[in-house]
Amino acid sequence: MTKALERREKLRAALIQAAEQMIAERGLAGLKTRDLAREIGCANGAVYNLVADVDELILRVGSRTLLRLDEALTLATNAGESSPRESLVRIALAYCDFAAENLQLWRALFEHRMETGKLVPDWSVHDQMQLFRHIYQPLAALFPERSPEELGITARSLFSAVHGMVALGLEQKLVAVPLPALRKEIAGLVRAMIDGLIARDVKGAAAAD
Amino acid sequence: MTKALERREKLRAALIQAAEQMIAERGLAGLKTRDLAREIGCANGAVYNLVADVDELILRVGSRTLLRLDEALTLATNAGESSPRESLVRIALAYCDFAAENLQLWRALFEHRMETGKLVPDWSVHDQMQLFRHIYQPLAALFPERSPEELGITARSLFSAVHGMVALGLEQKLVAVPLPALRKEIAGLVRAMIDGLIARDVKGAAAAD
DNA sequence: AATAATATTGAACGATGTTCAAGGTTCCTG
DNA sequence: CAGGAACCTTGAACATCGTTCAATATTATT
Repeated sequence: MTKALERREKLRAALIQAAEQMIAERGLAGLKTRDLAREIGCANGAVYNLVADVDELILRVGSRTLLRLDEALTLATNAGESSPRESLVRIALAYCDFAAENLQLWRALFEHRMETGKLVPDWSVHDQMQLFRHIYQPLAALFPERSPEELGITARSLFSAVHGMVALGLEQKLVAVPLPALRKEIAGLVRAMIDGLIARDVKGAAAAD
Repeated sequence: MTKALERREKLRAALIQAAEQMIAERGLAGLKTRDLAREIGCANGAVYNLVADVDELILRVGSRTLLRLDEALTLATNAGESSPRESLVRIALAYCDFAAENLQLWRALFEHRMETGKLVPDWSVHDQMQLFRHIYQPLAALFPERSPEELGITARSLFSAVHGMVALGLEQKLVAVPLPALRKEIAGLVRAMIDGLIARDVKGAAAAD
């Protein structure tokens, strides 16, 4: 039982790695089972012994991408001055840089859509939540009055806003923005958002509108 | 020459409308030429007389979606109190509402990717720029010191940030957010961004970092 | 060593976008 | 109005996918 499973696991790892490289080079749409099979040296049909379908394969690659992204954000959180505000700026810029350096893999995280009715497996869903936690800690330091639920919501909003800037900024479809300009814009708007949130906090929440 | 062209134009319009409905119902991936042909009553191959390929078809549908979106944003700009800040909030909420009510068509605007090498035709690129102009006017009122180029950049950043919140907020992939909560978050963050931008403006631009 | 369990293969299937020769329509011209 | 040129429509055929499966080869167990 060992020999077979060992080989199977080796091939599985090779398959996922080949898929990762193929997505990085040719985009999500360029991922072809026949090319993958040739790459790892097995028959086309054998792919389905290692993985249920391409959906799973894409999710497995996505899991690795999320892991690397997580590392990059962790690195950004701890490096540099420790003011929460500047930590958040560094995290946002790290997100931007990661997306730029891993453009196709990063895009694959959001482009991929399961066919309706098929639900995303647990191990894949779990990964995605982790991203917010980097933002959560500095936010908690900035807004000690807010409840964990409120902080979670604010964290997701901030993350989403930065994600949007990165997504549209790196898109060829709209006007291409040079990366340094994009980084500057992101840093500026993150600082503005934080300052604005703090000001609104002091002033008394929603009473001002 | 009139009879043939007339029929052609009628069929073309029917094709685009059928494509729009099909995307709205089944998503971008559910768009199939054979189904479209059956829908409008012609042969599968005839579709390629009306349209160069499905890429063009998708772009044509996208053009219509952008037009309707533009109308919705125009409506939001003029309705309600005329303070630029609240105009921007209304525009952001209108964008959110439009995306929620036209989820699949709105997604198609961003999901669709041309195969590499094929470039987007002019008439399609032109449409997309128009969206920023709704944001531009209130922004110009809020920041009279800024140059048109700076305003354009800020407008795109603001738009992108809101887009990100809407995109991730409406995504099933991450935790589903109830629409009213999302609207509240968007309104709050837009106000915070504007307040923060104004504060940074007063304080002396980038000198503070 | 024989037999059971499992893995691998590559041909085949069903979709799908796209093309194309054949045959029909429509339009212009004399 | 007749006849030919230009154009349109058709549906079969092609290439390319993901996926399946009976047959074969390999591995594990007794």
